[in-house]
Amino acid sequence: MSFAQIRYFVAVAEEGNVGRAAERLRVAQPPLSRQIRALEDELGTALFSRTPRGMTLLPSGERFLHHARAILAAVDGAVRAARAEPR
Amino acid sequence: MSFAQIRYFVAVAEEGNVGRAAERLRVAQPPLSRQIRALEDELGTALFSRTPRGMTLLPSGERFLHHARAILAAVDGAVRAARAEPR
DNA sequence: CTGTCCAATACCGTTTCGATCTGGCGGCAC
DNA sequence: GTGCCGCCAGATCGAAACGGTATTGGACAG
Repeated sequence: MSFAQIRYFVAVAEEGNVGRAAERLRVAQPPLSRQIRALEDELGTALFSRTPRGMTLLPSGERFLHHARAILAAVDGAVRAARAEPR
Repeated sequence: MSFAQIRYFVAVAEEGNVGRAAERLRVAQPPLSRQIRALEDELGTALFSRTPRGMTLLPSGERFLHHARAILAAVDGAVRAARAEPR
């Protein structure tokens, strides 16, 4: 699992659509599809339900999304903490 | 920044020594050194002070360590959440 | 049946990563 | 001060991961 996968996952979850998420992330659609699938494989659980109109979160995806946002925020906090001037 | 870098950083911080951390992580020492340096470069701040007896945390490293552990815990929580049976 | 809008697969070039080997630097014994 | 040992850092190489383009396959609208 990588940070990129988490960022990708959040984008797809928010857009409900791989193509739009790819555009937003400035990456092509196939890599994004692959990373999402790799993430699901690693977790051993599907996170999205694929429909002909896009992708919608499954319950497991909903739960994961909440934590995913927390991780991204934690990373941001860590970077800030390291760079912050010690007072 | 990658999860591996964070895990590497925590191990080095805890061991105070790249060689021992490498052994614990089952990785060779040079890759570990490089990842730590890459992390510092990306953050734009040194995290360790290099001494002939090992590496000791700088204040920025101490602050980062705290957050790094939180990130690892958050990731663990995310994995569990995704895999957990919905009740 | 045809066009459209999705995600998924195939294939390729590039980048990144880790392992091995080697160098350099500071302490310590004597 | 010379030799030795522990430790980090650099160079080089082969392997794995990543992203991009081109293409396929499935569902729905008209």
